Amino acid sequence: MNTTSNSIFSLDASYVKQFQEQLLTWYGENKRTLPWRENQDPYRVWVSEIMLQQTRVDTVIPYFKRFTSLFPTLQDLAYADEEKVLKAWEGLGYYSRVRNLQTAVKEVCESYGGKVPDTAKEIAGLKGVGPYTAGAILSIAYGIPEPAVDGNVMRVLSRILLVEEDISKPKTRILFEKAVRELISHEDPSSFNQAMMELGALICTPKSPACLLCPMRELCKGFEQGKQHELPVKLGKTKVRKAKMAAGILAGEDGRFLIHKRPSEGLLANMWEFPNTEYVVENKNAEKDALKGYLDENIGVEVVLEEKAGYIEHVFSHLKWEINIWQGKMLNGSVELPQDWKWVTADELDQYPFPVSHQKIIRLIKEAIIV
DNA sequence: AAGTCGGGGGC
DNA sequence: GCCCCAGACTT
Repeated sequence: MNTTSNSIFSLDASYVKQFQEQLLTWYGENKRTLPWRENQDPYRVWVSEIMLQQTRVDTVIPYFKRFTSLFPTLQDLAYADEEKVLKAWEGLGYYSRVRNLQTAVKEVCESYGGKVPDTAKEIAGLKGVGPYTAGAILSIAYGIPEPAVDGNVMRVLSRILLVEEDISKPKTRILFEKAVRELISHEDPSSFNQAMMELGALICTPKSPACLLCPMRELCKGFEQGKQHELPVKLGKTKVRKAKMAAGILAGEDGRFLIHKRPSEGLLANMWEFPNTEYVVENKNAEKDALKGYLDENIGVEVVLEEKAGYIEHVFSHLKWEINIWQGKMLNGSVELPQDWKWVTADELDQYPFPVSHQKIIRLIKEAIIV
């Protein structure tokens, strides 16, 4: 114990030195080859960190390659059409991430001459860049010793340092940032932060940590006390609300389909969808009446819903959609559509960004269940 | 501090 | 089914 230190973790210099050596040696020998590790281009590092928020590495890899191929530089993304940007993000989820990213790279073009800023204050002020992402970019792209505390780091450090605070509480992240400031290598902050996450992904995994393969085993207080399986402590469950939805595959006289662009805020902002509405079960016609009423209110047309074309379930983090899909026709086929409504052919559907829930409806159409 | 915001993979 | 994932934003 270093009683003279004001360290809340009582980490003496010898422990810190061993920690860094064990971790960085292991990382040097075991790090994965990943597309965003090809160079230190701050823009590419930034894109990767946004994509990786709440998203697995294996999921991100193909998206990262395609996205950086479509938008190779920060300027390319800044001046791109938002619809094409959303299309490149289609299926990845949390779509506000990429809308915020585009807002932020525009800000970098206008206020920072197109160069990603390298100070904590400036970079943390960018849209969509929180404490984790700021630290990740500063350390990985610029070699600045800032903590980058994500879920991996909290899991790894909760075990190694035996921290039993609830990691679902925002203030607990601050605690781990203090720990990282004591532990981080000032010679190679980039490798240190990436190594912590790599260890969490490959060895110190959530359910069955591979402690016998772990380079940090002799330094791990959790392993020492046999508590690695009880950590990290994470409380607070989220309940999922169920919503009954009615959606329409509505064909005009020319065989085109009616689609709608969602509003610019909230769930699936600016994504396209088939006309749909939530309904409450009041009687046997409730859902058809709700969908008809929705279309009448929004585009002022009457529709005939002919037959049920399918049922889709789709689960979000906090919401579950139970969607009945109806096939129907417009009674007056040539009305003037409001903004954000369009008639498109089956082939043209591919040009618009749809959430996965509505891609399932496209699949119904293309499998010719609907003809 | 608690809700909102996607989607997929592993068990 | 449940949990987790290189989290941030809003209220």
